[in-house]
Amino acid sequence: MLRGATKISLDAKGRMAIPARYRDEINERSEGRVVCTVDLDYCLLIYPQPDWEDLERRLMRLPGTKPANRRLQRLMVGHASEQQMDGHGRILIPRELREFAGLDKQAMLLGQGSKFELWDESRWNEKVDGYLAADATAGDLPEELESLLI
Amino acid sequence: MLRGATKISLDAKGRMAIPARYRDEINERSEGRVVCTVDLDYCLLIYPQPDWEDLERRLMRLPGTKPANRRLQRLMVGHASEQQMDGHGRILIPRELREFAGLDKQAMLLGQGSKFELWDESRWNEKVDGYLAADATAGDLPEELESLLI
DNA sequence: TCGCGAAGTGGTAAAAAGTGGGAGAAAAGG
DNA sequence: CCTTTTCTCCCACTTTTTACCACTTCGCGA
Repeated sequence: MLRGATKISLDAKGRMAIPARYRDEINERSEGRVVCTVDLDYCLLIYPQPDWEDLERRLMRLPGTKPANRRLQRLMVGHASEQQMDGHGRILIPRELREFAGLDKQAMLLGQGSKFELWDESRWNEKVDGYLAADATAGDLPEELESLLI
Repeated sequence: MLRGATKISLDAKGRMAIPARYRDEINERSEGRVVCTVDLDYCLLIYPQPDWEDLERRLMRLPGTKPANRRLQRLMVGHASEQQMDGHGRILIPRELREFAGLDKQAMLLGQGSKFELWDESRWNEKVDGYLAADATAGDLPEELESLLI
C-alpha cells in the first residue's frame, strides 16, 4: 500500500526522484517500471506497471461509442507514458504531462493505495484549502463517511 | 498496446515523424505500413495495416441499407489511405485528410490501444478542456467507470 | 560533534531522434 | 509531346534524449 505525502522537486529535465522508502516496493512489483498518466483533477497518476496494465485493459474494453468511456480512454490511455527508474530511483515526467499538470519545480507526491498522485505544489495547497473550507461550510458528511470516522 | 501523447509537427510537405518508441512495434506488426483515415470527431485515425484490414472487413460486412452503417463505411473506408514509413520513420498525411482534421503544423498524436489518433493541437486542447469541464459540472461518473478508478 | 553512508541534485557528453531541404522521377495538364 | 507541378527518396543539420558521473546535503551512529 502506497501512502503518505512527500514534497519533491523536479529538475530542469523533468526528472523526479521517487522517495527511497517506496523504491523497494516498486522494484519488487514491476522491476522499477511505472506508468504515468493524467487525472481528471489536473494532477498526474503514477501506477506500478502491472496495476496500470490491468486498468488499461479494462478501460479499453469499454465500448468507445459512449462519450463518457471515450473521454476516459482518450485522457488516461492517451496520456499514459511508461517510465523506468534510473540508477538513482528517478523517473522522467514527459513534457506533455508536466504541462497538463502545471508542474514546474515544486511538487507534492501522494501515496494513494495502488498508485501515486503527483500535484503541482501550489495547486495542491489550493486543493487542500478548498477541501477544508468545503468541510467547514457544508457541515455534515454523508452517512457512510460519518460511520467511518470514529 | 499503443498509448501516450506526443506533440509532433508536420513539415511543409505534410509528413509526420512517428515517435521512435512506436516504430519497432509498427515495423514488427506490419513492416511499417499503416492506414490513415478519418474519425467522427474531426481527428484522424492511424492503424497498423492488419488492424485496419480487419476493421474494414467487418465494417463492409454491415448492411449498407442502414444509414448509420452507410455513413461509417463512406467516411472511414472512403477516406482510408495506406502509407509506408520512410527511412526516418515518417509517414505522409494526404492533403485531403489534413484538411479534414484541420491539421496545420502542430499536432498531437495519441496512442489508443490498437490505433493512434492524430489531432490538430488546438482542437485537442479544446477537447481536453471540454472533457475536464464536463467532469467538474457533471460530478458523478457512470458506475461502471467509478469502479475502474481505484 | 564528527564521520560515514545513503539519498538527492545537477551537469556533461555521446547517441538518437526530429526537422528541413534538394534532386530526380512520376504524373498531370496544356 | 512538352512543360509544369507534385511526389518520393535521400542527405545533412539541429535538437532532444538518455546514460553516466560527480558533487552536495542530510541523517544516523559512534
